Amino acid sequence: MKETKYKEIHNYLKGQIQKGNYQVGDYLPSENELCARFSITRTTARKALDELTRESFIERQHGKGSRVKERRQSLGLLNVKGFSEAVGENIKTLFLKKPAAGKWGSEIMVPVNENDLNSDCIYFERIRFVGYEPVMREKNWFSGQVLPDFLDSEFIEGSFFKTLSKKYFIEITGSTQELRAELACEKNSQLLKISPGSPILHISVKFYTSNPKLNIYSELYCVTSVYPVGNSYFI
Amino acid sequence: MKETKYKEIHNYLKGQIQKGNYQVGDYLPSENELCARFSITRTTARKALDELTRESFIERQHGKGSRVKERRQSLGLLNVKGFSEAVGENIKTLFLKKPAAGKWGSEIMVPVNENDLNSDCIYFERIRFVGYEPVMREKNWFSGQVLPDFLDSEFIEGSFFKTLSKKYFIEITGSTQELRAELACEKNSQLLKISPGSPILHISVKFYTSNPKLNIYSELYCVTSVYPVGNSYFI
DNA sequence: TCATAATACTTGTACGTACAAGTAATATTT
DNA sequence: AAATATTACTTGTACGTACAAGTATTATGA
Repeated sequence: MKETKYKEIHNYLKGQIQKGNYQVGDYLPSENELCARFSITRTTARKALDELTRESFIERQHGKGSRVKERRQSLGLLNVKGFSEAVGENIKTLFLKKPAAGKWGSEIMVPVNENDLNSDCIYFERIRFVGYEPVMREKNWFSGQVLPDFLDSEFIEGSFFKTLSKKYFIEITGSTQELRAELACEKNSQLLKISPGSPILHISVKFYTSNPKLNIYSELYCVTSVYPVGNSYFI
Repeated sequence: MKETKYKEIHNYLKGQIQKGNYQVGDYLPSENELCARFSITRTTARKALDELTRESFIERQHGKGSRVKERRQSLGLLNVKGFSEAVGENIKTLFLKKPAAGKWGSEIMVPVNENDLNSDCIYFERIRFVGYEPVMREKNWFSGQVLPDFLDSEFIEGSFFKTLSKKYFIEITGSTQELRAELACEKNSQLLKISPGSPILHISVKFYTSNPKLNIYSELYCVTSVYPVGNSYFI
């Protein structure tokens, strides 16, 4: 069970960023500094930093250093940081159901892991507003087995993903999605203030995380007439 | 205008793959072979191969070698290889308009580059079927200035992106997308054999390519009731 | 004072070496 | 004949060195 040196450095630095010891915009120690501090060569230091770059925790600047980045690479459709950065600034959130023990919903469209189904489920539901316009209803399910004390406190900066990262050091590592255009049901048309029968974008997401025991299932219902759902991708 | 060595090797190998001199499943020359053939060190050879890995042209296998991969990483929503691999096998395509000189459509929802607007436009339009069910109408626009002889021959293996790669050595490097749920217009309901007023998923895509002068604009109208649009992403 | 040069940092590329570890065919032993 | 050991490859990790090139501050000279 021996870990390689570059992974050790990589994990150390990642942890420091997650704990907030290095904030967005800060520069990590230089390669030479890492060499001295951890008794490694530049090859090893660079490999650790290159890995952080690949995961887009940092960006490297020739002649300057490695700077901590805002980590919002697109995971398919949505940002890992959640809804806020995807649309804009004037975002408000209303909890319809605060996080609490619940049941795995039958409306989950993607296959749910056996393991998840056999463990306790935490559920919460929100509506997102741009200004005073509701634009998305969001239902979320996940297994509570790996998140002790989750129900005891509020979200960090109002963000579920930030809470995962800063409190539990869990990162989103992937997702699968299904997209459907549907007609709004009675409930959704009420909540989203649109006429029944309006078209609605239904997104079913399964998020994978750095903890193999934690997957997050979300069903999103989006009003796209004014704010289309957007996404970018670059190699 | 000096190129680095690892980029030289990287481009050479990429070209060989694109030309088909190395097919999917083939193994590239080993690191030591590259060292001998190009008079470089393993550091440099590895860097070139690592770059190809990052672009997912190859996958490396400890103790075996570097194998050419099927390149179908998701670019946001759709595969770079196009629609075929996204849904399944039983795909048919019907051209409503074969590629020909056309005008930049007013229905393009993403911003079109100034440069593109000022050059000749090639347009083509297709309908995709799963079995005998139409599932997507696809409108495509791009500047013809960088694709000589494009109108003279058919698509390679019926795929636009494969034609770009194999004939012109141009790869997709990114995309931006906008998604909307809409009600099918008269025309779309006819073409897609759904009743007028059915919900439809409207995807507006701008593809960026390895040639800065070539961007591809697509407007996709998808029937998602049976075949939802899917996508996966992993770090 | 202000433009220029020197400097001390940073990361980027490339060299070379050594050994660990995975793979697969061949040779050896039981 | 079958299990085992050897071997010759492969990629992975890590060491060390050298110089190029970008950045920013400090020192110098007109």
